[in-house]
Amino acid sequence: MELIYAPGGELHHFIDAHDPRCSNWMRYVNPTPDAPAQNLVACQNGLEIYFYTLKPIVTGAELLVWYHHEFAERLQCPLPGELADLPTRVQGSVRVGASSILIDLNLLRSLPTLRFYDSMIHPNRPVHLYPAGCRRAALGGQLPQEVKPWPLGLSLFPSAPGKEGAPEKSSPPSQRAASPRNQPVLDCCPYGPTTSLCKELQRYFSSRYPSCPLYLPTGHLPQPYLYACGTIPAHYPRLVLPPHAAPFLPAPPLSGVGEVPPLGLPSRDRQVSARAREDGTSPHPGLYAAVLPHGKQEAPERWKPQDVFISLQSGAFSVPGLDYRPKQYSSPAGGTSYTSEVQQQKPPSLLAHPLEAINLSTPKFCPPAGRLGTTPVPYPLKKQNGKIKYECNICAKSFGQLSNLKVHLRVHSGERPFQCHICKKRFTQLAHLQKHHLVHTGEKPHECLVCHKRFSSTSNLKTHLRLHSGERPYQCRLCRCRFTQYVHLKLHKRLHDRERPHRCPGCPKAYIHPVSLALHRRGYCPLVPGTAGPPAQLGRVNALIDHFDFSLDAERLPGEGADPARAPGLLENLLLRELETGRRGQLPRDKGPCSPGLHKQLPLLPLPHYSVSVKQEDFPLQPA
DNA sequence: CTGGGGAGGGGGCCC
DNA sequence: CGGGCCCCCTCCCCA
Repeated sequence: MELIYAPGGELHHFIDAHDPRCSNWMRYVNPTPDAPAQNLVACQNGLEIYFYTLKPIVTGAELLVWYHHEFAERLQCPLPGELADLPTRVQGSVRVGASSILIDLNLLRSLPTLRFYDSMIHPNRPVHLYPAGCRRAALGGQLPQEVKPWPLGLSLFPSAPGKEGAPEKSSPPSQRAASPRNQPVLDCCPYGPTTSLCKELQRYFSSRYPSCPLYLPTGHLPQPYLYACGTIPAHYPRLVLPPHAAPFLPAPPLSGVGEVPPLGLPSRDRQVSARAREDGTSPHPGLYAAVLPHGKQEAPERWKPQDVFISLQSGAFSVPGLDYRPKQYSSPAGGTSYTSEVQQQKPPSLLAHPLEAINLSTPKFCPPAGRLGTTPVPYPLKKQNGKIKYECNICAKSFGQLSNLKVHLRVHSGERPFQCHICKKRFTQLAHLQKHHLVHTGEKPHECLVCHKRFSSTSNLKTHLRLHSGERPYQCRLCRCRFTQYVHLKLHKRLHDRERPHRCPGCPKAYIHPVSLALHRRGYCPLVPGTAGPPAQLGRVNALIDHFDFSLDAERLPGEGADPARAPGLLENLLLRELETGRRGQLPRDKGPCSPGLHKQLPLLPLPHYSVSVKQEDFPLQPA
């Protein structure tokens, strides 16, 4: 199980690869303390877990992952030096499951329980230490809300207390390796560093692991990575990726006056890369070059990729569309260089439940809006008319090009990689930012050739041109009024709010369109005996039908000849579409009958696997 | 209430 | 395949 932490250090979600029904190849990765056998190293970058190969992996080889002490603490795995035989048993607050052990911190309040704890450690079986009172959830499935990673804050780093945050003054790795203080250190302790428990723990670990054998881990990771020790926030693994790898890292205090961090390069990581350049060595040749898709200029020629780079970015468990690589581009106006800052946090509504495991399987349809915790493979393929289509597993939309799908996935992930440096607004597409930039410059590149009025966008110019052409493509069915913009028709139709000729015989509901009544009568009239679903759900569906009754979709349907038999499919499409709209956060702005926030509670009905066309057709203008 | 403009967002197509 | 460009749709604001 991999625990993924948000930039703030909170547990963001976890990835449970133990269930073969819903996991990918990650379930074949096993931790091992056996250094020679290790062939992978895991590291968290952004919200992703990456595995780097440490040696060529032949067919049939077992994937054995090495982890750093700090990383072991982060993942709440046993520290590599602490592994011993483990009997499977349950006693007191120690609960032993098939794949992990949970130990209440209360057990650590005395040395006898520490020895008891030792007796239960076993290779390949992570140990989770939880604060007192958190033990209940544990192996049952969901982790307790208040769980913190390694709450004791044990660190077996030989870094001296007080060096944190002062990387420039820390010793070079060679000196560190020879440091006489190569002893376990308790950096902090929730019970206080001077408490007897803390001292006991320190004594215990000093005696139990006197040589701290895996501090410099057998050369698996090159020493430059250890430069960052003490510079990385406590919540972040001290196994550090090269520059740009962790863009959310908070910048440390600048070491010199006037120092300006380079665009797109987290200054903290820059320290690491700077050091690497100074001594002419790469932090890790394979690591460095392999993760430099946007930063090739940072890598000297000799840092060629050597290791296999297994990225889970596009893998089964990654949040689709999230891309933590920094990007740079130039503004169209003035040549200003922008930094495309990377989305650090998804909107709360889109966040997976912090304690909800990401599903590694590839469901065809994921209930949206608040249920995005299970994230599917983003790129399933299917063929339509002989052409390959890339289908979004969240909303089932298909795209002819993968790049289009990737952009589309930002809708679901909430990623907005392009930020305006003036007002800090973020956008999903560069073109949107470029268009937005005109707001600040006042530039209006599009001119009406009739009245020479200028507009910032072609769309608005096109709308404007209707004034000259007399085109009024949006017509009200009830009064035949015509409008140049759909929004005006929509507003106008509210005037007819009381003119709902199609009344439900079973309840007071009435609709403008017969098809809306048909939808309502298909099992959503609360006064009809046998209507399925709880009242709250019926209310939400009926509110959606109200919304539909006012929508252009309803308007497009043939007037009195609407076939009620189409009602179920219409409703399903309607629900799906509303969910999509709600996910984009547009519904709350809608003052229509669909109440704000409604979409957040919607995924109550089984939704079909539809391919939804969002693009609006031209409104079929009825002859006057 | 209507009409017009401004702005944001999604997606298709092409290079 | 990614990025740029363009179009369309939608909503908000205001006169």
